[in-house]
Parts: sequence; C-alpha cells; structure tokens
Amino acid sequence: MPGQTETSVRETRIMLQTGLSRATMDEQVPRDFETLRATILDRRESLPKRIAQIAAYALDNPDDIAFGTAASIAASAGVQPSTLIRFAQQLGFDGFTSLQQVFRERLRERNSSYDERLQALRAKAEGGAGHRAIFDGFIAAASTSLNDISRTLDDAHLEEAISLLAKAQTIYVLAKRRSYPVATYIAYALGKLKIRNQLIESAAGLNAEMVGFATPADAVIAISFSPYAPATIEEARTISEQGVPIVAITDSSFSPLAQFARVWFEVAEADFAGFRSLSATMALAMALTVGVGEKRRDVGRKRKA
Amino acid sequence: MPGQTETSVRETRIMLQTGLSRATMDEQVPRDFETLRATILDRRESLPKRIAQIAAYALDNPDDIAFGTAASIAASAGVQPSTLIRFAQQLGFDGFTSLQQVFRERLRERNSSYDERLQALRAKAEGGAGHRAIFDGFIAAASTSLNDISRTLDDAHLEEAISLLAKAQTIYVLAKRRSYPVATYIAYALGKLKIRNQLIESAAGLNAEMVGFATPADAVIAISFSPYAPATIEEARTISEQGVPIVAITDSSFSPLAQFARVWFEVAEADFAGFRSLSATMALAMALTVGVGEKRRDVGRKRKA
DNA sequence: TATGGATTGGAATTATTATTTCATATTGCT
DNA sequence: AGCAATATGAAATAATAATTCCAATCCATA
Repeated sequence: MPGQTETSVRETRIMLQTGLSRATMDEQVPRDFETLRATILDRRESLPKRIAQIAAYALDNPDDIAFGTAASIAASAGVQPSTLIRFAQQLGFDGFTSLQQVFRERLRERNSSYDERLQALRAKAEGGAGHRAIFDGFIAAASTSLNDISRTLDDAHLEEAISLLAKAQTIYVLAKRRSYPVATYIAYALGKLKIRNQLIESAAGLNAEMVGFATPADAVIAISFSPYAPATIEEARTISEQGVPIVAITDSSFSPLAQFARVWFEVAEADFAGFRSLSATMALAMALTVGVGEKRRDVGRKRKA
Repeated sequence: MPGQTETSVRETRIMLQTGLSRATMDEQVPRDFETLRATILDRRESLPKRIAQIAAYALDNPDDIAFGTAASIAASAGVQPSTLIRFAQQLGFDGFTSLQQVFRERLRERNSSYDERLQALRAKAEGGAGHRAIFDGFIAAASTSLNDISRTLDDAHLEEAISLLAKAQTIYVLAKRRSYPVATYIAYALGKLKIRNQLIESAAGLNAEMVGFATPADAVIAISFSPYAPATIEEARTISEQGVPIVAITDSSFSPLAQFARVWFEVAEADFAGFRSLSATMALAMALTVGVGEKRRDVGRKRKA
C-alpha cells in the first residue's frame, strides 16, 4: 500500500478523534518550543493522568526528548511508549517524531552562535521591528559577553587579583560614566561583606584628596573602557605613582589602564544599539568581590588555628 | 546468533584493520567534542579523500551530525552512508551511532539547563573549590536570569512602559542599595540619548525636595527587590500620590512597589553566593531606555511630516 | 603499464525504533 | 451500581535507519 494512503488514513482517524478539521489542526500544531510549552501548560489541567505525566517530564527534561528514543524516554518518564505517542497526537502532531523535531529545533536555535543571533537582531532592530527586538538584542548582547568572558578569563589572573585585593587595608573603587554602575555594585557588595572600601566619586570634586589617602597597603579596582574617561586615567596614574597596586578591568592591552595595573583583565563586551553590555564586567566584579571575602575568611581561620 | 558474539566479531575486525590492541583503542576514542575535533584536525592530512570530505563537513556542521540520520548526513556531505561509518571507525568508534553520541553530548553540555549547572556550582563553591568556581557561579546566575526574563517578559507591558516614559517631560530614576547600579546605568544611558532625567540620590539628603518637583507630566522608573529599601518605597508612595506615573521593576506581585506602579515588571534574578545577579534587570533597563529614545525619535519624525 | 592494496559506491542485510492494535482498566455519568 | 466513554498497558507490526558486504575503482609502486 503506498505511503500516501497510509498517511491519509491516519490523519482521518485523528481528525475523528479530536473532532477538528484538517485546516484547524494545522493552525494549532505548535511549531516552536515556546508555543508548545505554552500549549502544554495551558492544557495541563485537562490532560489524562499518564499524558500529564509525560507532559511534565517533557517540560522538565527537554533535552531527553530531543535526543532519546520513544522507548527510552517513555521508560524514564515511567510510561509506555504508546502514551508518548498519544501525547504527541493530542498536541496535534502526527507522531512522536514530529514532536521531537520541535525539541531538536530548540537546541539548534539556542546553540546557534549568539553572535549570529546578535547580527540578526541588530538588523531587525535597525529595520524598526519594535521594542521586543530591542530587548532581545540586549539579552543577546549580554549572553554573548558572558560566553566570551567565561571562555577567555584566565584563572591565574583571577587568583592573583584576589590575593592582592585580600591583603589591602582599604579597597578603592575607581570608575566613571559607563563603568560607574559596576563600581557602585562593587562598593555595595564589599560593604555587605564588611570589607573596608571607598568609592571614588566625582560629585563633590574631592577626588584628588580621596586619592591622596591611599597607601601601598591599600589596593584599587579600576574599571574603564574605551573611550577611557580622562578622569579615571588621571586618578589611576596618580594613585599608581603612590605605589598603590591596581587591579584593572578594561577592554584591550592598549588601554592606558593596563599600563598602571599590577593585574588586569581584558573584558570584551558585546554592544547593541550603541550601548555595551555590562554583564561580563559585573560577573567578574562580583567574582573578585566575593573571592576577596572568601580569602579573608580563610586567612582569618588559619590565624586562629 | 546472540548479539554478544556479533559485537566481538566486529571488534576483532576493527582491531585487525587498525592494528591496535583493544586496550589502546579504548584510550584513544575521543569521548568529548573538543578532543574529537583536535583528533580530526590532527589527522586531516592523512585521511582518504571521501573520509576527509566528511570530516570537514562534520566540523563545519556539528549540529547536523547531532540530529541527522546517517543517510541524510551522508547525502548533505555528498558521500555514501558507508563512508560515514568508515569515518567513525577510523576514529576508533564502533559505528556512526557512537560517533553521533559525542556530537549530541556537546549540545547537551552547552545547553544543560543553567539551573542545573548553577546547583552544581553552588555545591562546588561551598566545598571551597577555588575562585574559578565562584566566577563560574556568577556567570551561570547571570545566564539563568537572562534566560528566565527572555521567557517571561510580557511584550505588552514593555510597549506600555515605553509609551508612558516617552511622554514624560523628565524621567526620575529611583533605586537604592542593590538596585542602585541599575539606576546609575539608566541615568547614564538617558543622558547619552539626551533625554531629560533625574537620579534620585540619597547622598545629600535632599530626596524629599527632589521628589516634590515631579508632576503628572513626568514619570518614574523605580527599581526595588526584596528586602525592599524602605526609602525607595516611601519615595515611590509619595511620588505616586502626586499623580506621577511609575514604571516599576521588582521581584514579585506582592512587592509594595507593584501597588504604586502604573506598569510593573516581575524580574526573577538568580543568586549566587548570597548576591543576586543584575543582568536581567540591566537588560530590561536598557531596553526601556533605548526604547524610549526610539519612540521619541519616531514621534519627532511624525510631527515634522 | 601491470599489480597489489586501499578506497569507494551501492545494494542487501540486520538492527533499531516508531507506530498500531487490541485487550484491559479506569473514569465519569445517570 | 451499571454503562459508556476514555485511558492505559503490552505486544505485534511496520517503518526507518545503521551496518555490512562485495564488486568496482582508484592509486601508488615496481
């Protein structure tokens, strides 16, 4: 019997079961994972027990659905393979295989290098594709930056920077403009960890004096990206000439900050709509801060013992 | 004939072909994608033409290998299925299926829900696993938060908030403590976009006066997460009583901020080592800011036309 | 340019996996 | 409680896909 007849017989049966016309059916089949997810959550209540069981499993373990065989998935979820297929059919798919496609597509999508997605989103936003596109762009930029930094960060530098900062009496935090939010976050976190710190703010114009108090027993976290705020560079220079060690977060080895720094990190943030992400810098800043907190605790313990 | 015999016959044949003992073979089979990649690049020169062809294809289209069938992959790469299997065997696998596992594992790894990774990292960091673990933890927390928000953000709310803010004469930005970095970033970005704004700072203790200037023609972006800074809530209340519309970013519908807000966003940030990520909030903040910038430009253009 | 070995193509075979079927159990309703 | 409709389990079957086999081809070397 030719495949075509086979298929149409199957379709007829499903249509009878669900009471839907073919056209309606097609419209309702969720093609992408998010729609599928929503559909499942929507119908969760009205699903039979076993079907609900596999539905829950599917949302909890999407990767297993993407890669497993009907039998293996059914076993993990504690149902029969046939139930899995019924589940797929209830959702409007014509079998497990086509349901699985959606789960596979999801992995492909997610994995398609964020760089590519970012390109696409930039183009989309340029074309005036609404505010959601802008939002997605910032999400993508942040994700890209996180991926990048987690690939490129050098563990040894991290250790070195943390040791250096852990020894400091006071940690000075130096950043302006775009980097300023990071500085305020560091200051907040250091404060919560009871680590003495001083944010070098520009408001009152007393920076020079503030900087003057730092000694070689202290340390500085300085953050600046191109175009480097002249004030940051100036203050970094002064403070390094006083012999205060500097940990710098910046964006290239040509950065003037890198020259003054005892340890420096190169962080490449992706940008979108003219604004660079801060997510990678933030993550690094937090790691430094909490790392210093940990280190001090450890040292304290050792001294007591 | 039982499967076991079948298998051992196959193994013997391969061993003869490659001239390796079983023990040596096992050591050489690349288990993870990176090793496999290196192995392929290493042997690239010495591979026969068709095998080299599929090798190149595999490195260029790893996703296809992960998802395709031997036949479909072979067709895309322009070779016979049998060649694909020979390729796998040359690398020490016992067939296409086990080669494919490596490509699938790669996708799983990359994609392994950040939540799970976060759990693992938290445990690791607790156990004092060094500073890299802390860093990875913050990266994972940030990624999780980004994933979450991009799933849950409501487009309609975004549009509404942007329209509201775009109409404002002055945008006031209100946030303390942990949220303060976001506020400074918003203020920075609004400034760069030439949008009049006022950061409500606490330094000089003049908040009450500042807040008093706001009128219903203005708008507020208020950001606060549990435990809500009392000052933020107080100022939000006052300002909303003056009839100034508020766009709030907060963490639950029970948040006091949500009560005063015209539009509010629920942002669930993952935490690590006691500090919550800010990445999702930052992304949303940037989308709002740039969205307002776009909207004003559009409106300006329309007026001229 | 002949010859042996390696490589390749394509069909045949075998294994695996999805799907269907049907008997049985459960549920909801009168 | 009894009936019909629905849901479930388990095995049989159909479909699909991986693997093997063998003949044909290519390539290096004498």
